[in-house]
Amino acid sequence: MADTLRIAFMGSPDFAVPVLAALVEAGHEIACVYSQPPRPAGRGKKLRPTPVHQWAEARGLEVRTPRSLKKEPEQEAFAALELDAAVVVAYGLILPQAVLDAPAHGCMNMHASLLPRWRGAAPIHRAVIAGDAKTGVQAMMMEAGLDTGPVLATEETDILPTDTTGSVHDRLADLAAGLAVTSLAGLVDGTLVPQPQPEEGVNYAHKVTAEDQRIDWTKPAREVDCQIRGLSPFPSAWFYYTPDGENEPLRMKALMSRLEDGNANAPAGTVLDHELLIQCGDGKAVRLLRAQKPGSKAMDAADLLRGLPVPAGARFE
RNA sequence: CGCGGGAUGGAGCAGCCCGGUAGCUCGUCAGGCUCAUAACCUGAAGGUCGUAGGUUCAAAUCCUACUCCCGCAC
Repeated sequence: MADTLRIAFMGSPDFAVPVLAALVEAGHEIACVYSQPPRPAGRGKKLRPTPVHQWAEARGLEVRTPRSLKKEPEQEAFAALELDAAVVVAYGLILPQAVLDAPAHGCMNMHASLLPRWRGAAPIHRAVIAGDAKTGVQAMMMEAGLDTGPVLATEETDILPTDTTGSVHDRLADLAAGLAVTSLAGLVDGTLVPQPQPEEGVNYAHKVTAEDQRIDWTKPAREVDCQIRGLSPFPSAWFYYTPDGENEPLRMKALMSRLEDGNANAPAGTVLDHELLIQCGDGKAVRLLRAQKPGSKAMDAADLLRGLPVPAGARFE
């Protein structure tokens, strides 16, 4: 096995936890864990530590949650750790040059896309929403630019029509965990040499916003299908449905869908049958397989329809 | 104290406003019909109506507290 290294881990969301766990499992000395500060979240506006924070704390690791690393005291505290390397996974803070330079072997980042495609904040969402046929996870060396550093190693995975951001996320998190351990070892012993990213194909995975979530049924079915799966299970695509005899529209979340043939004569948004087949803008249709109504949990179409009939001819907005 | 919705047999819901010991769609089991079926017919099992109190002759239904779940916001 590789030598034990003294490292810092920097990460925040669920995606980063398996990587941290794998590094611990590999026997490395985790000198310190950096994570985003606890933020008001959930229903009660309570402060909630990040998943990485909780995981690390539960295992007695030192956790630091600075708001920023731009100030000297934070940078000095980081340098004082005298690290062999730092592993960064979806941390969410910009690392200043002083931080990047501090560990002996630099800062290695695990990124959930095939760079230079989908640099930035939401690579998995964007890959699924865009309908990419494949994506992956990469170990790369961090530099000042946003996800611009040279790549050490890559693991790819196909994005299937049955995939959601959630399923791809879980798969990539798994791959990232293994890849982080081997890449770190390769980096330190020199068997892996960082290769510059291709200059072609650069684009950016902008954060998902509220405007990305509302479904526009006049768009091509393929786009709607990818939007639904790309935003599932979080933050979810949605639309309005007003059942017969009701005044208030229901804000329905769409969590899983499948592309199917439609009826070119029906207006976009029309429900074509009794099983949630919805006409889209290009003559094709999307069948909702899983959805959620207000106040309820997400349900498979059959369960949902038992309590909320959606007759053929209904309109979704 | 951020705003709001919900908790009813295995699943999804109705009933609650106008208290009187529970109903629908589906699933399960048994039988029947059929060339056959996820179709149809008959029957059966299965619920202390989230928890704890209170009001009442009587509470799923009214009142109070609590727990958990969901949406918005973040």
